[in-house]
Amino acid sequence: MMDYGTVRPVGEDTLVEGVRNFTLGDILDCGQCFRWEALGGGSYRGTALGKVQTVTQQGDTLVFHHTDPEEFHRLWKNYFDLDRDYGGVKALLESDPVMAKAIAFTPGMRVLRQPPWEALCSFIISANNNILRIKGIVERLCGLFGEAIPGGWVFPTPERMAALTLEDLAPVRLGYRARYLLDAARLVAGGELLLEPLYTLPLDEARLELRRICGVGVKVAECALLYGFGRAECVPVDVWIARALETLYPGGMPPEIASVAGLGQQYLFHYVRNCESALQTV
DNA sequence: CGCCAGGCTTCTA
DNA sequence: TAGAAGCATGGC
Repeated sequence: MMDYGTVRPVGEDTLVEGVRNFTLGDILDCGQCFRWEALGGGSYRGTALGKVQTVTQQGDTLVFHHTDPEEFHRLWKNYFDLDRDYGGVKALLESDPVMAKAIAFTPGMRVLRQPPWEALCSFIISANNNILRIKGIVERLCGLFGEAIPGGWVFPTPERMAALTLEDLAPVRLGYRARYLLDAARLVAGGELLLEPLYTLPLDEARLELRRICGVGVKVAECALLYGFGRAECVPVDVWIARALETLYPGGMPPEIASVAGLGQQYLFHYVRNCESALQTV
């Protein structure tokens, strides 16, 4: 079971029809990724996986512009987690009444499968920062140090970043987070911290590995694992989720939903940030 | 101007 | 081990 149907080329584009549990705007504007912008009319342009990509949602159809079906299957299917059956995920989460409300508010939310290194860095940058400024920092980082591609720049590699100094990074305006990024880059580029095993390592070991980086605490490690390594059990607790846990889950989240609690967290995050009454009504 | 932002490290008791 | 201070930057 997957969340898309027919994939077919139309002119230079690829149409993905029969898409379910998918609202492009909610997915790209919910604080999980920082390199997409709305173009209007249901279209978004972003840089990911080595490409500058434009996507448009028209009802249950996605249009991947200037993309052939092979590339959709190779890159974007996985990025948008379209092989996951969110109907099943939501059915499990909805056994909990709080989740049922959050899901009703954004039924098309999904958690992207982003490249690990970029996700890790993005959430190191996110510490005590706001989403608008995170986006600006990431764009400057890519523009200054990422490899140029048609229409933009990719996220810089660990090797490139490991070769930088704090002075080099000054124009990025990272603040005190600059040295955190350099620490991460040097550990990863030097082979002291291996990212690949974090896809499958027992969670507690994966968390400890990431926290070897200066600048990676409990929350950032959880973000990296959820957004960068597809670890759906991981629940990043920022100030919003902390508030939600306090008022909506005084006894903690139900253990029955633990296997997809991180996905539930994404519905909840969007819900409490965008629905006025979310934290007031029970 | 003060407050806050998808927190973290470091210092102190 | 727990709690508070300090931290760069920029929008409101």
